[in-house]
Amino acid sequence: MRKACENPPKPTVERLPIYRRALEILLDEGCEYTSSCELAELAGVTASRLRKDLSFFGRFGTAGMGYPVRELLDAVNSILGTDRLRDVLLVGMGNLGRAIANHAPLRKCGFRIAAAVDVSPAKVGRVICGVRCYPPSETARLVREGGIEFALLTVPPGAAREAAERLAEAGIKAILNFTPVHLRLPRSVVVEEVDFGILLQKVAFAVTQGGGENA
Amino acid sequence: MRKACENPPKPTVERLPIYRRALEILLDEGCEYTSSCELAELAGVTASRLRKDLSFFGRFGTAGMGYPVRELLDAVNSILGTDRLRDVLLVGMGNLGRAIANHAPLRKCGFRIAAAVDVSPAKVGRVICGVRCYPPSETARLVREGGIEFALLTVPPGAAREAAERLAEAGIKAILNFTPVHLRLPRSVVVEEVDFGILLQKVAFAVTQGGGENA
DNA sequence: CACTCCTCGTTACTTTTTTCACAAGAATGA
DNA sequence: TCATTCTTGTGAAAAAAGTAACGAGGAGTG
Ligand SMILES: NC(=O)c1ccc[n+]([C@@H]2O[C@H](COP(=O)([O-])OP(=O)(O)OC[C@H]3O[C@@H](n4cnc5c(N)ncnc54)[C@H](O)[C@@H]3O)[C@@H](O)[C@H]2O)c1
Ligand SMILES: NC(=O)c1ccc[n+]([C@@H]2O[C@H](COP(=O)([O-])OP(=O)(O)OC[C@H]3O[C@@H](n4cnc5c(N)ncnc54)[C@H](O)[C@@H]3O)[C@@H](O)[C@H]2O)c1
Repeated sequence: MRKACENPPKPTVERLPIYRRALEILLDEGCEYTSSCELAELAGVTASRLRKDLSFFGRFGTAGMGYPVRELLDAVNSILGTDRLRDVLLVGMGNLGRAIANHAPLRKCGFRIAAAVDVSPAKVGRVICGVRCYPPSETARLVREGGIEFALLTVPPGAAREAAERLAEAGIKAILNFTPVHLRLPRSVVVEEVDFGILLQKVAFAVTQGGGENA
Repeated sequence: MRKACENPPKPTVERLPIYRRALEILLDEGCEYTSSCELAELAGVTASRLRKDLSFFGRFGTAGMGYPVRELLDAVNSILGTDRLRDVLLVGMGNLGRAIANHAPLRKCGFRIAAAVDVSPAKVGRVICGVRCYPPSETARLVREGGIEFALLTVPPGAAREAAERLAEAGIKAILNFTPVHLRLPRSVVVEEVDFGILLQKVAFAVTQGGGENA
């Protein structure tokens, strides 16, 4: 049922996790079938956009009936690569790092904090928030032996570049960068920036200029 | 020097905070003038895109010379509305809320956690991470008397909708929503979703499918 | 002052993304 | 069986965004 996957637009891919969340809500409610209208409403997009998004990856519905929730969810998981639990390396067990380590629902998204790395001797060797801390020198070994592909970077800004380069050398595939530092890494490493300050500025513009347009 | 501001594309607005960050780096280094090339390099975009983005808001450079760093930074701040410190209400002083309250650099972005709201009797009335906690019933008063326009929503998912509605009623202008719950609020409230799980899924796709295309 | 060099701002063009509308397909009920 | 009623998937048109190229206009130089 999966297409050869020509080249899905980037925005389409970014919406898949949102559809996934909506599908899980429907599944929890016991719905077996849903329509593009209902699902789109839940996801906050138009029905036609939803249908087109899905159509990039295959044909999942039956005309007149809609989409089988369970099957569609499985398909989306398969597309996103969240059909199995992925191990994640937490780099920097500080305030933000601990909050994330404590954050159970991440597992529902298909991810598990497998280990943490920190420079602080007070943390190395201990298990904090259920996650064992290792020294940065162990990074490469952890990544290799654990088959870890994803990292969350939550170190102080000054240590960000160095830590990121260590991750890249260790062979990590993707980094969620919470530091306000623009990382310059080889193209082979996917970097996603998460900067609360930037997001606040974005809404600040919407509030002051836009008057009331939604994001 | 500011244009009548026709209608800047959404992506343009989203890049302004990135330019802002780059300009601050240049300012720290003591640069008085910069070029579109240099600034674009720092921001990770093309020079032509940077020039076009700025052109939506006015003319800030002089041909042959480049842009005066200080002036351009002031202009960007003025556009974003970050030319003065904005007060922010923290809703939910849990793990994530405390990490954010501790996060000093937010102030450099133009925001200050002015107060917090939490249901827990153990927290109400206390000052946690330098922020005073109030009961949710005080929300409207805090917003009104403090002139607060922005809120960070970091309550458990089950409490998200109720808390968000309370904020909307209190007259908050924008909400940064850290909960994995899709809020349905009046258009007058700007909502920006911040969901680590969704971001991880996005990079998961890039890693598994894209093979190595950058975000 | 004339000449050259450099960099911005803008326009024309290309690519990407969204929207719209409709034909084809499947279930339901008479 | 056949018509009716949904709802999908898709192709074409429209809108949005990104790219590249160029002309205008200062700054520096001799
Ligand atoms: N706290 C927030 O809410 C928040 C919000 C947005 C961004 N950030 C960013 O996230 C990062 C972390 O914030 P925080 O509040 O958790 O800081 P923090 O100081 O509490 O934690 C940083 C941790 O990283 C460790 N560390 C330092 N150098 C390291 C290295 N080279 N390798 C591994 N570990 C190292 C430290 O020992 C410490 O445990 C900062 O860059 C901050 O700007 C934080
Ligand atoms: N911890 C993370 O890293 C992380 C990451 C992504 C998203 N989130 C989301 O952020 C939210 C908070 O996460 P957390 O780990 O800080 O949870 P938490 O349980 O540690 O904190 C929640 C806080 O909200 C308070 N609260 C509950 N109901 C409230 C109400 N109606 N009004 C005001 N305050 C109320 C609680 O007393 C508690 O202090 C959750 O929705 C979670 O899914 C957390």
